[in-house]
Amino acid sequence: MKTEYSFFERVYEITAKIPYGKVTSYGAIARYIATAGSARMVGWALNNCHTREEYIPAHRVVNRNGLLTGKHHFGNSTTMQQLLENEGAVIENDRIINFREKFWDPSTELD
DNA sequence: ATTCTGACAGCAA
DNA sequence: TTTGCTGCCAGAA
Repeated sequence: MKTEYSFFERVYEITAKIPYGKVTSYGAIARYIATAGSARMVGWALNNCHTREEYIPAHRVVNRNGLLTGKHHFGNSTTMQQLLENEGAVIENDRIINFREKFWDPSTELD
């Protein structure tokens, strides 16, 4: 079956559903949309997230290591970290220490 | 149609 | 624990 909505739309939809103070990984999102393995595409989608009219909390999406890989895409490299810390995340060396604690799996939580 | 790229994930050392 | 290499899918040129 063909995807009614673009791959990007799915990513935006899920990303927008991430609860405050929670974070998830690209793979988790990719897995939820039944396209596990295309985690890289998730990043590509978020790259175009700024084209969306709605606000996308992309700062809550990090890689499975909890590393803020996309911080550079927020204009300033510190923006993403600031936002996450503002939500209670403990970041050290661009890496979320309590990532496991803040992790939010859409396929499990959202279902 | 073919080729390149990407904000990754998984596994090995 | 970190670092490095490989495989992956979907979209853009």
